[in-house]
Amino acid sequence: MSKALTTRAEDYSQWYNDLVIKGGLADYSAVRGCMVIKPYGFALWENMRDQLDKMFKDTGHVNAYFPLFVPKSLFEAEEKNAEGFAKECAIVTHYRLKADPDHKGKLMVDPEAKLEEELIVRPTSEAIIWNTYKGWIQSYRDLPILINQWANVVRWEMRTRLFLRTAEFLWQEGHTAHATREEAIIETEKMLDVYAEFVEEYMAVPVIKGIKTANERFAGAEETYCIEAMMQDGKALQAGTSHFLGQNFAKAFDVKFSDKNNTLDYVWATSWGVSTRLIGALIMAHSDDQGLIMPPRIAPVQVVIVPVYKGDDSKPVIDEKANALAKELKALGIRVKFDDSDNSRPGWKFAEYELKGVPVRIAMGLRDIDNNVVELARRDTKDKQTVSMEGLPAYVSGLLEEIQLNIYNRAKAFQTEHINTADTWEDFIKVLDEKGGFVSAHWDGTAETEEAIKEKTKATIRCIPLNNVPEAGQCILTGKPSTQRVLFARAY
RNA sequence: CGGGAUGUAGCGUAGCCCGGUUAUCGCGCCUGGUUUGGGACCAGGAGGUCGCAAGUUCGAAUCUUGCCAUCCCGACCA
Repeated sequence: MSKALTTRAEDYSQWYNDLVIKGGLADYSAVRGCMVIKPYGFALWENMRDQLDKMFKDTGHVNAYFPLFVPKSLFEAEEKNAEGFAKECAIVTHYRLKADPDHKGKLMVDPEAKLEEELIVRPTSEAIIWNTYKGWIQSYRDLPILINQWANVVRWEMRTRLFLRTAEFLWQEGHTAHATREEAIIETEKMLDVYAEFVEEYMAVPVIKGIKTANERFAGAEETYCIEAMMQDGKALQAGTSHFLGQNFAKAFDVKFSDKNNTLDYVWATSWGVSTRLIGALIMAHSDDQGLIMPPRIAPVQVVIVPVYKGDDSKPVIDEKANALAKELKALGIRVKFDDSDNSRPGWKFAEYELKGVPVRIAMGLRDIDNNVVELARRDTKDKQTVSMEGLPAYVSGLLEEIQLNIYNRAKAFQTEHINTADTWEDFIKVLDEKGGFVSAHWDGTAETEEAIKEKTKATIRCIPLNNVPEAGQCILTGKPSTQRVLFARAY
């Protein structure tokens, strides 16, 4: 059967690809570096998006939409930001095709239709947004502006991987404007908390909140906050970022406001985003060699009912019971699918829904109906149990929560196991190579040392944890004094 | 962008080194039947620009050149 999965031990990368493709989340496309998100994968994204959107609205944000294209002159206005993205920009230079006189039936770019000014396909929207905000902000009364947009962006990556790094991806980007530095910093931290809450509570992936070093900071930001997650192969993955932009963009786009004393000052800014990359994090944090494992709270299908029948006459009996059960589950807000298709047999369906990571499977046959029970299997532990149909919906509802908690705890235990300290260079290498994961170690605070460590070990500083306790020590590489530990890891 | 690998039906593949009738097999698909508690079985059937383009040759899936795409490893990145 072509559905056979590569195991994690065999080839971790291939295992990941197999899950994405065979689990029906996405497909390769005819466009280099771009993927098709299939209905099952998009349903997952929709659930994530809807929850995040609710959390954004609950914290006072509103949605808007800005153009895909950014005129080059606007794009380059904030120099650091422009420089940071310059190497991965797609550029529109023409606006028309015409029939190619030398090749019948083919088209060519019409050289007459060159744009006066090139358009950059947004790799992020700060430029077009701050150019717009300039027209919206005159007074402190116009502040704050708390806008989010759901959009696609393009970053022309050299090497792409399904969900983790594609040339085009979906994300949300929040762009806020504030009257004071303090307020902007509070916003930056608030949104980091929103991300952490979402990823931990809904995706069941534990994260470390921290700030980035200068090397890893978003180009154009004063401070970049991040949440870092741990994958099963011990590599770190940045799951979300929130930037305190200071007055950099306000200065670049000349966005000033009058305060209560009628003094003019530049506006303070933040931006924050998470992307479809989170789906990659979800897959690599939870799944196993049998397939995906979806956290119930965002699973496209939470419960699947598989009928097991003998002969045509038993089918209507089972259908009736199953439909009734599905209705009861739906009434509790549970996303349930009754797979009554006659195309495949129960065993095939069992394997298929395991591959797709459906948290709970209910098998129902005549034997069960006679005894007023069902067979209930949970994806996270593979446990099977026979449960009475009496009070089943409430039981299932509780079980979904239990599964959610269990996979979080499992991931949390893994994360804890994979945060180790190192106090000498030898130790550092050893932990990195043998255990993987985060290595908590002292660092002298210089970009040169960070760079040198990266070159020697491939490990980068993922973050300086927000909850760090000050501790005097010596840099792992240079031996120079250090005031706190930072987290190193090899990362995606 | 460098290194490696791959490209033959929806998927996985044989054939390629050593050119030669109608391109192999399995899964899947279609039709009919028997089945259904962990990826069912029988019978019949459909499905192919052999990644694309040039070239060599009487003849190319097979040899040559160029191009394209994907994966893996690196450099770069959410």
